[in-house]
Amino acid sequence: MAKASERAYDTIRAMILSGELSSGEQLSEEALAERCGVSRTPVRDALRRLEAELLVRKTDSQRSFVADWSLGDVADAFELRAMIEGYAARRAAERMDDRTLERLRACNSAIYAAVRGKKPDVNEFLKHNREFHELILEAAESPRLTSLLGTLIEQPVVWRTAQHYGHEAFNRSHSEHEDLLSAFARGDGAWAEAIMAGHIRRAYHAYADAHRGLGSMDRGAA
Amino acid sequence: MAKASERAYDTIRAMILSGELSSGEQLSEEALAERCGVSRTPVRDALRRLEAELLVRKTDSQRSFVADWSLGDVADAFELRAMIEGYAARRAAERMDDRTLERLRACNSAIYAAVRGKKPDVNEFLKHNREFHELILEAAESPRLTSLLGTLIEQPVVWRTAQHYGHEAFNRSHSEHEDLLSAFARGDGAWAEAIMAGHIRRAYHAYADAHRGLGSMDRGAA
DNA sequence: GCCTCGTCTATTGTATACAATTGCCACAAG
DNA sequence: CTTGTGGCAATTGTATACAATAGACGAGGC
Repeated sequence: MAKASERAYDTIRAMILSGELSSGEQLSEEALAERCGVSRTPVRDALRRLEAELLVRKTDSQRSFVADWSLGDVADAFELRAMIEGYAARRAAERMDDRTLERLRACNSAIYAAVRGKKPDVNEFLKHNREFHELILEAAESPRLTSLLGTLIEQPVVWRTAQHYGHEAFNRSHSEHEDLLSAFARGDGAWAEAIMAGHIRRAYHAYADAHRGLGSMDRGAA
Repeated sequence: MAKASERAYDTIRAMILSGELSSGEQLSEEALAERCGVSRTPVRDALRRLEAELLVRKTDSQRSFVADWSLGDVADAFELRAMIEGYAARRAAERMDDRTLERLRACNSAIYAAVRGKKPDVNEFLKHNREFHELILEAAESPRLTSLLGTLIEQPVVWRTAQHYGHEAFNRSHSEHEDLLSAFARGDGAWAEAIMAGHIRRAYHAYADAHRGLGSMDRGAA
Protein backbone atom coordinates (compact mmCIF):
# COMPACT_ATOMS: atom_id res chain seq x y z
CA MET A 1 0.00 0.00 0.00
CA ALA A 2 3.06 2.04 -0.19
CA LYS A 3 2.65 4.55 -2.92
CA ALA A 4 -0.49 4.73 -5.00
CA SER A 5 -2.92 3.93 -2.24
CA GLU A 6 -1.42 6.47 0.10
CA ARG A 7 -1.31 9.00 -2.65
CA ALA A 8 -4.95 8.48 -3.51
CA TYR A 9 -5.87 8.81 0.14
CA ASP A 10 -3.91 12.00 0.64
CA THR A 11 -5.13 13.53 -2.59
CA ILE A 12 -8.79 12.79 -2.07
CA ARG A 13 -8.68 13.82 1.53
CA ALA A 14 -7.01 17.08 0.62
CA MET A 15 -9.58 17.69 -2.09
CA ILE A 16 -12.40 17.17 0.36
CA LEU A 17 -10.89 19.28 3.11
CA SER A 18 -9.96 22.12 0.79
CA GLY A 19 -13.46 22.25 -0.55
CA GLU A 20 -12.37 21.34 -4.05
CA LEU A 21 -14.94 18.62 -3.75
CA SER A 22 -18.02 20.10 -2.23
CA SER A 23 -20.28 18.51 0.34
CA GLY A 24 -22.74 16.04 -1.03
CA GLU A 25 -20.91 15.70 -4.30
CA GLN A 26 -20.77 12.24 -5.73
CA LEU A 27 -17.39 10.60 -5.99
CA SER A 28 -16.88 8.32 -8.92
CA GLU A 29 -14.04 5.90 -8.44
CA GLU A 30 -12.98 6.23 -11.99
CA ALA A 31 -12.96 10.02 -12.00
CA LEU A 32 -10.95 10.07 -8.77
CA ALA A 33 -8.55 7.52 -10.17
CA GLU A 34 -7.85 9.75 -13.10
CA ARG A 35 -7.41 12.85 -10.97
CA CYS A 36 -5.01 11.03 -8.68
CA GLY A 37 -3.10 9.44 -11.49
CA VAL A 38 -3.63 5.92 -10.18
CA SER A 39 -5.99 3.08 -10.95
CA ARG A 40 -9.30 2.38 -9.30
CA THR A 41 -7.92 -0.24 -6.94
CA PRO A 42 -6.01 2.12 -4.63
CA VAL A 43 -8.84 4.63 -4.92
CA ARG A 44 -11.19 2.04 -3.51
CA ASP A 45 -8.81 1.49 -0.62
CA ALA A 46 -8.65 5.20 0.00
CA LEU A 47 -12.42 5.56 -0.09
CA ARG A 48 -12.82 2.83 2.49
CA ARG A 49 -10.45 4.62 4.82
CA LEU A 50 -12.15 7.93 4.27
CA GLU A 51 -15.48 6.31 4.90
CA ALA A 52 -14.22 4.99 8.22
CA GLU A 53 -13.26 8.57 9.10
CA LEU A 54 -16.72 9.68 8.05
CA LEU A 55 -15.30 12.09 5.50
CA VAL A 56 -17.01 10.04 2.83
CA ARG A 57 -20.44 8.52 3.04
CA LYS A 58 -21.77 5.62 1.03
CA THR A 59 -25.38 5.12 0.07
CA ASP A 60 -27.10 1.81 0.41
CA SER A 61 -26.01 0.96 -3.08
CA GLN A 62 -22.40 1.76 -2.34
CA ARG A 63 -22.12 5.00 -4.20
CA SER A 64 -19.74 7.43 -2.52
CA PHE A 65 -20.44 11.02 -1.63
CA VAL A 66 -18.59 13.72 0.23
CA ALA A 67 -20.05 13.84 3.72
CA ASP A 68 -21.30 17.19 4.90
CA TRP A 69 -19.82 18.23 8.16
CA SER A 70 -21.81 20.82 9.99
CA LEU A 71 -20.58 22.49 13.15
CA GLY A 72 -22.85 20.08 14.99
CA ASP A 73 -20.94 17.14 13.62
CA VAL A 74 -17.67 18.65 14.71
CA ALA A 75 -19.18 19.25 18.13
CA ASP A 76 -20.11 15.59 18.25
CA ALA A 77 -16.62 14.54 17.39
CA PHE A 78 -15.11 16.80 20.01
CA GLU A 79 -17.48 15.60 22.70
CA LEU A 80 -16.69 11.99 21.99
CA ARG A 81 -13.04 12.79 21.87
CA ALA A 82 -13.19 14.58 25.22
CA MET A 83 -14.75 11.52 26.80
CA ILE A 84 -12.52 8.93 25.22
CA GLU A 85 -9.28 10.81 25.41
CA GLY A 86 -10.16 11.64 29.00
CA TYR A 87 -10.44 7.94 29.64
CA ALA A 88 -7.11 7.42 27.91
CA ALA A 89 -5.52 10.00 30.19
CA ARG A 90 -6.92 8.20 33.23
CA ARG A 91 -5.51 4.88 32.10
CA ALA A 92 -2.21 6.52 31.23
CA ALA A 93 -1.96 8.05 34.69
CA GLU A 94 -2.54 4.66 36.27
CA ARG A 95 0.18 3.07 34.16
CA MET A 96 2.68 5.90 33.88
CA ASP A 97 6.37 5.11 34.12
CA ASP A 98 9.31 7.46 34.53
CA ARG A 99 10.57 7.07 31.03
CA THR A 100 7.29 8.02 29.40
CA LEU A 101 6.84 10.86 31.83
CA GLU A 102 10.23 12.17 30.85
CA ARG A 103 9.37 12.03 27.19
CA LEU A 104 6.11 13.84 27.84
CA ARG A 105 7.97 16.55 29.70
CA ALA A 106 10.41 16.94 26.83
CA CYS A 107 7.51 17.14 24.48
CA ASN A 108 5.78 19.88 26.39
CA SER A 109 9.02 21.79 26.69
CA ALA A 110 9.26 21.70 22.92
CA ILE A 111 5.73 23.05 22.77
CA TYR A 112 6.69 25.84 25.11
CA ALA A 113 9.72 26.67 23.02
CA ALA A 114 7.56 26.81 19.92
CA VAL A 115 5.01 29.23 21.31
CA ARG A 116 6.96 31.38 23.76
CA GLY A 117 8.31 33.79 21.20
CA LYS A 118 6.63 36.79 19.68
CA LYS A 119 5.61 34.82 16.62
CA PRO A 120 4.55 31.31 17.70
CA ASP A 121 5.62 28.53 15.39
CA VAL A 122 2.26 26.90 14.77
CA ASN A 123 3.65 23.95 12.87
CA GLU A 124 6.09 23.14 15.63
CA PHE A 125 3.28 23.44 18.12
CA LEU A 126 1.07 21.07 16.13
CA LYS A 127 3.84 18.55 15.71
CA HIS A 128 4.72 18.34 19.37
CA ASN A 129 1.13 18.61 20.48
CA ARG A 130 0.29 15.63 18.38
CA GLU A 131 3.26 13.73 19.75
CA PHE A 132 2.18 14.60 23.28
CA HIS A 133 -1.28 13.20 22.79
CA GLU A 134 0.03 10.13 21.03
CA LEU A 135 2.40 9.38 23.88
CA ILE A 136 -0.51 9.46 26.30
CA LEU A 137 -2.51 7.18 24.08
CA GLU A 138 0.40 4.79 23.94
CA ALA A 139 0.77 4.87 27.69
CA ALA A 140 -2.90 3.95 28.06
CA GLU A 141 -1.98 0.55 26.65
CA SER A 142 -5.21 -0.27 24.92
CA PRO A 143 -5.03 -1.02 21.22
CA ARG A 144 -8.77 -0.62 20.87
CA LEU A 145 -8.61 2.80 22.42
CA THR A 146 -5.89 3.83 20.00
CA SER A 147 -7.82 2.49 17.09
CA LEU A 148 -10.99 4.24 18.20
CA LEU A 149 -9.38 7.61 18.65
CA GLY A 150 -7.63 7.33 15.35
CA THR A 151 -10.91 7.77 13.55
CA LEU A 152 -11.92 10.56 15.86
CA ILE A 153 -8.99 12.92 15.90
CA GLU A 154 -9.38 14.83 12.70
CA GLN A 155 -6.03 16.46 12.37
CA PRO A 156 -7.34 19.00 9.86
CA VAL A 157 -9.76 20.18 12.50
CA VAL A 158 -6.97 20.40 15.05
CA TRP A 159 -4.90 22.26 12.52
CA ARG A 160 -7.65 24.73 11.77
CA THR A 161 -8.29 25.26 15.46
CA ALA A 162 -4.69 26.13 16.12
CA GLN A 163 -4.59 28.61 13.26
CA HIS A 164 -6.83 30.88 15.30
CA TYR A 165 -4.89 30.56 18.52
CA GLY A 166 -3.34 33.62 20.01
CA HIS A 167 -0.60 33.81 22.59
CA GLU A 168 -2.83 33.20 25.54
CA ALA A 169 -4.47 30.18 23.89
CA PHE A 170 -1.09 28.60 23.16
CA ASN A 171 0.07 29.26 26.67
CA ARG A 172 -3.08 27.86 28.15
CA SER A 173 -2.66 24.73 26.11
CA HIS A 174 0.89 24.39 27.35
CA SER A 175 -0.12 24.93 30.93
CA GLU A 176 -2.94 22.40 30.71
CA HIS A 177 -0.35 19.94 29.52
CA GLU A 178 1.72 20.82 32.55
CA ASP A 179 -1.25 20.02 34.74
CA LEU A 180 -1.56 16.70 33.02
CA LEU A 181 2.08 16.01 33.80
CA SER A 182 1.39 16.69 37.46
CA ALA A 183 -1.53 14.31 37.45
CA PHE A 184 0.59 11.68 35.71
CA ALA A 185 3.46 12.14 38.13
CA ARG A 186 1.06 11.49 41.00
CA GLY A 187 -0.72 8.67 39.26
CA ASP A 188 -4.00 10.48 39.77
CA GLY A 189 -6.21 9.06 37.04
CA ALA A 190 -9.32 10.99 37.91
CA TRP A 191 -7.43 14.26 37.83
CA ALA A 192 -5.82 13.44 34.51
CA GLU A 193 -9.19 12.56 33.07
CA ALA A 194 -10.75 15.79 34.22
CA ILE A 195 -7.95 17.92 32.84
CA MET A 196 -7.93 16.16 29.51
CA ALA A 197 -11.69 16.44 29.08
CA GLY A 198 -11.49 20.14 29.84
CA HIS A 199 -8.51 20.58 27.57
CA ILE A 200 -10.37 19.18 24.62
CA ARG A 201 -13.59 20.96 25.36
CA ARG A 202 -11.72 24.23 25.45
CA ALA A 203 -10.24 23.41 22.06
CA TYR A 204 -13.75 22.77 20.79
CA HIS A 205 -14.96 26.16 21.87
CA ALA A 206 -11.97 27.79 20.26
CA TYR A 207 -12.91 26.04 17.06
CA ALA A 208 -16.59 26.90 17.41
CA ASP A 209 -15.90 30.58 18.10
CA ALA A 210 -13.87 30.81 14.94
CA HIS A 211 -16.30 28.92 12.72
CA ARG A 212 -19.72 29.52 14.12
CA GLY A 213 -22.39 30.01 11.54
CA LEU A 214 -20.32 28.87 8.63
CA GLY A 215 -22.32 25.68 8.62
CA SER A 216 -19.84 23.56 6.79
CA MET A 217 -16.42 22.37 7.68
CA ASP A 218 -14.79 22.99 4.35
CA ARG A 219 -15.39 26.69 4.45
CA GLY A 220 -13.24 27.36 7.43
CA ALA A 221 -9.77 27.03 6.01
CA ALA A 222 -7.50 29.97 6.66
CA MET B 1 -19.85 -5.56 -2.38
CA ALA B 2 -22.84 -7.71 -2.43
CA LYS B 3 -21.75 -11.27 -2.60
CA ALA B 4 -18.12 -12.30 -2.70
CA SER B 5 -16.81 -9.64 -0.39
CA GLU B 6 -19.41 -10.35 2.23
CA ARG B 7 -18.84 -14.01 1.90
CA ALA B 8 -15.11 -13.65 2.35
CA TYR B 9 -15.67 -11.51 5.40
CA ASP B 10 -18.10 -13.93 7.00
CA THR B 11 -15.99 -16.95 6.18
CA ILE B 12 -12.72 -15.56 7.46
CA ARG B 13 -14.33 -14.13 10.54
CA ALA B 14 -15.97 -17.45 11.30
CA MET B 15 -12.69 -19.25 10.78
CA ILE B 16 -10.96 -16.95 13.21
CA LEU B 17 -13.66 -17.08 15.85
CA SER B 18 -14.04 -20.83 15.65
CA GLY B 19 -10.35 -21.33 16.13
CA GLU B 20 -9.90 -22.91 12.73
CA LEU B 21 -7.29 -20.25 12.23
CA SER B 22 -5.23 -20.04 15.36
CA SER B 23 -3.93 -16.91 17.00
CA GLY B 24 -0.81 -15.53 15.46
CA GLU B 25 -1.21 -17.53 12.30
CA GLN B 26 -0.31 -15.76 9.12
CA LEU B 27 -3.08 -15.09 6.66
CA SER B 28 -2.12 -15.24 3.03
CA GLU B 29 -4.57 -13.45 0.80
CA GLU B 30 -4.25 -16.07 -1.85
CA ALA B 31 -4.79 -18.99 0.51
CA LEU B 32 -7.84 -17.31 1.99
CA ALA B 33 -9.17 -16.53 -1.46
CA GLU B 34 -9.01 -20.18 -2.36
CA ARG B 35 -10.66 -21.31 0.87
CA CYS B 36 -13.45 -18.80 0.41
CA GLY B 37 -13.90 -19.60 -3.24
CA VAL B 38 -13.41 -15.99 -4.33
CA SER B 39 -10.56 -13.97 -5.73
CA ARG B 40 -8.06 -11.93 -3.77
CA THR B 41 -9.86 -8.64 -4.30
CA PRO B 42 -12.82 -9.29 -1.98
CA VAL B 43 -10.48 -11.01 0.46
CA ARG B 44 -8.49 -7.81 0.71
CA ASP B 45 -11.69 -5.93 1.45
CA ALA B 46 -12.58 -8.42 4.13
CA LEU B 47 -9.15 -8.23 5.72
CA ARG B 48 -9.38 -4.47 5.94
CA ARG B 49 -12.67 -4.74 7.76
CA LEU B 50 -11.37 -7.40 10.10
CA GLU B 51 -8.32 -5.31 10.78
CA ALA B 52 -10.55 -2.40 11.77
CA GLU B 53 -12.26 -4.75 14.23
CA LEU B 54 -8.86 -5.81 15.50
CA LEU B 55 -9.52 -9.43 14.70
CA VAL B 56 -6.68 -9.25 12.23
CA ARG B 57 -3.40 -7.48 12.73
CA LYS B 58 -1.02 -6.28 10.04
CA THR B 59 2.70 -6.01 10.42
CA ASP B 60 4.64 -3.02 9.22
CA SER B 61 5.05 -4.69 5.89
CA GLN B 62 1.35 -5.34 5.52
CA ARG B 63 1.34 -9.03 6.18
CA SER B 64 -1.80 -10.18 7.96
CA PHE B 65 -1.99 -12.32 11.06
CA VAL B 66 -4.77 -13.52 13.31
CA ALA B 67 -4.78 -11.25 16.34
CA ASP B 68 -4.59 -12.94 19.69
CA TRP B 69 -7.35 -11.93 22.01
CA SER B 70 -6.65 -12.58 25.61
CA LEU B 71 -9.25 -12.13 28.32
CA GLY B 72 -7.56 -8.81 29.00
CA ASP B 73 -8.35 -7.62 25.50
CA VAL B 74 -11.95 -8.61 25.92
CA ALA B 75 -12.02 -6.76 29.22
CA ASP B 76 -10.70 -3.69 27.42
CA ALA B 77 -13.40 -3.92 24.82
CA PHE B 78 -16.11 -4.29 27.43
CA GLU B 79 -14.84 -1.38 29.46
CA LEU B 80 -14.76 0.88 26.44
CA ARG B 81 -18.16 -0.33 25.43
CA ALA B 82 -19.57 0.35 28.89
CA MET B 83 -18.34 3.91 28.71
CA ILE B 84 -19.38 4.65 25.16
CA GLU B 85 -22.68 2.84 25.19
CA GLY B 86 -23.40 4.52 28.52
CA TYR B 87 -22.86 7.83 26.80
CA ALA B 88 -25.15 6.68 23.99
CA ALA B 89 -27.85 5.86 26.54
CA ARG B 90 -27.51 9.31 28.05
CA ARG B 91 -27.88 11.00 24.68
CA ALA B 92 -30.78 8.73 23.82
CA ALA B 93 -32.57 9.62 27.06
CA GLU B 94 -32.18 13.31 26.28
CA ARG B 95 -33.63 12.85 22.80
CA MET B 96 -36.19 10.13 23.37
CA ASP B 97 -39.54 10.37 21.61
CA ASP B 98 -42.70 8.37 22.19
CA ARG B 99 -42.43 6.36 19.05
CA THR B 100 -38.94 5.09 19.79
CA LEU B 101 -39.87 4.43 23.39
CA GLU B 102 -42.76 2.32 22.21
CA ARG B 103 -40.52 0.32 19.93
CA LEU B 104 -38.07 -0.23 22.75
CA ARG B 105 -40.86 -1.47 24.97
CA ALA B 106 -42.04 -3.87 22.31
CA CYS B 107 -38.49 -5.07 21.93
CA ASN B 108 -38.04 -5.76 25.58
CA SER B 109 -41.39 -7.53 25.70
CA ALA B 110 -40.13 -9.79 22.97
CA ILE B 111 -37.04 -10.44 25.06
CA TYR B 112 -39.22 -11.32 28.00
CA ALA B 113 -41.28 -13.67 25.90
CA ALA B 114 -38.11 -15.36 24.69
CA VAL B 115 -36.67 -16.03 28.13
CA ARG B 116 -39.72 -16.47 30.38
CA GLY B 117 -40.31 -20.11 29.56
CA LYS B 118 -38.62 -23.13 30.99
CA LYS B 119 -36.21 -23.32 28.06
CA PRO B 120 -35.15 -19.78 27.09
CA ASP B 121 -34.82 -19.18 23.39
CA VAL B 122 -31.29 -17.83 23.26
CA ASN B 123 -31.40 -16.89 19.60
CA GLU B 124 -34.58 -14.91 20.05
CA PHE B 125 -33.03 -13.22 23.05
CA LEU B 126 -29.92 -12.29 21.08
CA LYS B 127 -31.92 -10.99 18.18
CA HIS B 128 -34.13 -8.70 20.22
CA ASN B 129 -31.33 -7.72 22.55
CA ARG B 130 -29.33 -6.56 19.60
CA GLU B 131 -32.29 -4.68 18.23
CA PHE B 132 -32.81 -3.04 21.60
CA HIS B 133 -29.26 -1.74 21.75
CA GLU B 134 -29.36 -0.63 18.15
CA LEU B 135 -32.51 1.36 18.73
CA ILE B 136 -30.82 3.19 21.57
CA LEU B 137 -27.82 3.89 19.42
CA GLU B 138 -30.06 5.24 16.73
CA ALA B 139 -31.88 7.44 19.22
CA ALA B 140 -28.55 8.90 20.33
CA GLU B 141 -28.35 10.56 16.92
CA SER B 142 -24.63 10.60 16.49
CA PRO B 143 -23.22 8.89 13.43
CA ARG B 144 -19.74 8.90 14.89
CA LEU B 145 -20.99 7.16 17.99
CA THR B 146 -22.67 4.51 15.90
CA SER B 147 -19.59 4.04 13.80
CA LEU B 148 -17.39 3.80 16.88
CA LEU B 149 -19.49 1.23 18.65
CA GLY B 150 -19.79 -0.83 15.52
CA THR B 151 -16.15 -1.80 15.82
CA LEU B 152 -16.52 -2.42 19.52
CA ILE B 153 -19.53 -4.66 19.85
CA GLU B 154 -18.20 -8.05 18.99
CA GLN B 155 -21.34 -10.01 18.44
CA PRO B 156 -19.52 -13.33 18.79
CA VAL B 157 -18.52 -12.27 22.27
CA VAL B 158 -22.10 -11.30 23.06
CA TRP B 159 -23.24 -14.59 21.67
CA ARG B 160 -20.80 -16.56 23.74
CA THR B 161 -21.73 -14.62 26.83
CA ALA B 162 -25.40 -15.42 26.42
CA GLN B 163 -24.70 -19.10 25.94
CA HIS B 164 -23.78 -19.29 29.60
CA TYR B 165 -26.77 -17.35 30.85
CA GLY B 166 -29.17 -19.05 33.17
CA HIS B 167 -32.70 -18.03 34.00
CA GLU B 168 -31.74 -15.42 36.50
CA ALA B 169 -29.19 -13.84 34.15
CA PHE B 170 -31.74 -13.54 31.38
CA ASN B 171 -34.27 -12.07 33.75
CA ARG B 172 -31.78 -9.62 35.14
CA SER B 173 -30.92 -8.51 31.65
CA HIS B 174 -34.58 -8.00 30.91
CA SER B 175 -35.14 -6.07 34.09
CA GLU B 176 -32.13 -3.84 33.50
CA HIS B 177 -33.68 -3.03 30.15
CA GLU B 178 -36.88 -2.15 31.98
CA ASP B 179 -34.91 0.23 34.16
CA LEU B 180 -33.49 1.80 31.04
CA LEU B 181 -36.99 2.29 29.74
CA SER B 182 -37.90 4.10 32.95
CA ALA B 183 -34.90 6.37 32.60
CA PHE B 184 -35.80 7.05 28.98
CA ALA B 185 -39.42 7.76 29.83
CA ARG B 186 -38.29 10.37 32.34
CA GLY B 187 -35.58 11.74 30.09
CA ASP B 188 -33.03 11.12 32.84
CA GLY B 189 -29.77 10.87 30.94
CA ALA B 190 -27.53 10.35 33.94
CA TRP B 191 -29.68 7.48 35.15
CA ALA B 192 -29.74 5.86 31.74
CA GLU B 193 -25.98 6.14 31.50
CA ALA B 194 -25.47 4.55 34.89
CA ILE B 195 -27.78 1.66 34.16
CA MET B 196 -26.24 0.99 30.78
CA ALA B 197 -22.71 1.04 32.13
CA GLY B 198 -23.71 -1.39 34.84
CA HIS B 199 -25.60 -3.55 32.39
CA ILE B 200 -22.54 -4.01 30.23
CA ARG B 201 -20.15 -4.48 33.09
CA ARG B 202 -22.36 -7.21 34.42
CA ALA B 203 -22.26 -8.87 31.03
CA TYR B 204 -18.50 -8.66 31.11
CA HIS B 205 -18.29 -10.46 34.41
CA ALA B 206 -20.63 -13.14 33.13
CA TYR B 207 -18.26 -13.60 30.23
CA ALA B 208 -15.18 -13.53 32.42
CA ASP B 209 -16.59 -16.06 34.89
CA ALA B 210 -17.24 -18.47 32.08
CA HIS B 211 -13.89 -17.99 30.34
CA ARG B 212 -11.41 -17.11 33.01
CA GLY B 213 -8.08 -18.77 32.60
CA LEU B 214 -8.66 -19.87 29.08
CA GLY B 215 -6.41 -17.09 27.95
CA SER B 216 -7.64 -16.93 24.43
CA MET B 217 -10.93 -15.92 23.00
CA ASP B 218 -11.20 -18.63 20.43
CA ARG B 219 -11.15 -21.40 22.97
CA GLY B 220 -14.38 -20.47 24.62
CA ALA B 221 -16.96 -21.60 22.11
CA ALA B 222 -19.72 -23.76 23.47
C1' DG C 1 -51.61 13.74 -18.39
C1' DC C 2 -49.63 10.42 -15.64
C1' DC C 3 -48.03 6.10 -14.50
C1' DT C 4 -45.36 1.97 -15.65
C1' DC C 5 -42.25 -0.78 -17.72
C1' DG C 6 -38.18 -1.61 -20.29
C1' DT C 7 -33.82 -0.48 -21.90
C1' DC C 8 -29.64 1.86 -21.56
C1' DT C 9 -25.87 4.00 -19.27
C1' DA C 10 -23.12 5.04 -15.48
C1' DT C 11 -20.88 3.00 -11.61
C1' DT C 12 -19.41 -0.37 -8.74
C1' DG C 13 -17.92 -5.48 -7.81
C1' DT C 14 -14.84 -9.19 -9.17
C1' DA C 15 -11.22 -11.66 -11.38
C1' DT C 16 -6.73 -12.05 -13.08
C1' DA C 17 -2.24 -10.76 -14.67
C1' DC C 18 1.80 -8.45 -13.60
C1' DA C 19 5.08 -5.53 -10.78
C1' DA C 20 7.32 -4.54 -6.59
C1' DT C 21 8.58 -5.60 -2.16
C1' DT C 22 9.87 -8.37 1.62
C1' DG C 23 11.42 -12.19 4.15
C1' DC C 24 13.92 -16.34 4.13
C1' DC C 25 17.66 -19.42 3.41
C1' DA C 26 21.83 -20.92 1.83
C1' DC C 27 26.49 -20.19 1.08
C1' DA C 28 30.73 -18.22 1.75
C1' DA C 29 34.06 -15.35 4.19
C1' DG C 30 35.96 -14.02 8.50
C1' DC D 1 30.80 -20.99 14.58
C1' DT D 2 29.05 -16.64 13.48
C1' DT D 3 27.80 -13.18 10.39
C1' DG D 4 26.93 -10.82 6.19
C1' DT D 5 25.39 -10.96 1.55
C1' DG D 6 23.16 -12.59 -2.42
C1' DG D 7 19.47 -14.49 -4.76
C1' DC D 8 15.15 -16.96 -4.66
C1' DA D 9 10.43 -17.64 -3.17
C1' DA D 10 6.39 -15.99 -1.22
C1' DT D 11 3.28 -12.24 -0.61
C1' DT D 12 1.30 -8.06 -1.29
C1' DG D 13 0.33 -3.72 -4.39
C1' DT D 14 -1.45 -2.10 -8.78
C1' DA D 15 -3.59 -2.07 -13.16
C1' DT D 16 -6.98 -3.47 -16.30
C1' DA D 17 -10.66 -6.09 -18.31
C1' DC D 18 -15.07 -7.86 -17.64
C1' DA D 19 -19.57 -8.75 -15.12
C1' DA D 20 -23.34 -7.27 -12.44
C1' DT D 21 -26.29 -3.86 -10.78
C1' DA D 22 -28.64 0.30 -9.76
C1' DG D 23 -30.66 4.78 -11.55
C1' DA D 24 -32.21 7.53 -15.19
C1' DC D 25 -34.69 8.42 -19.04
C1' DG D 26 -37.97 7.71 -22.61
C1' DA D 27 -41.72 5.38 -24.91
C1' DG D 28 -45.97 3.32 -24.72
C1' DG D 29 -50.29 2.28 -22.56
C1' DC D 30 -54.03 3.60 -19.46
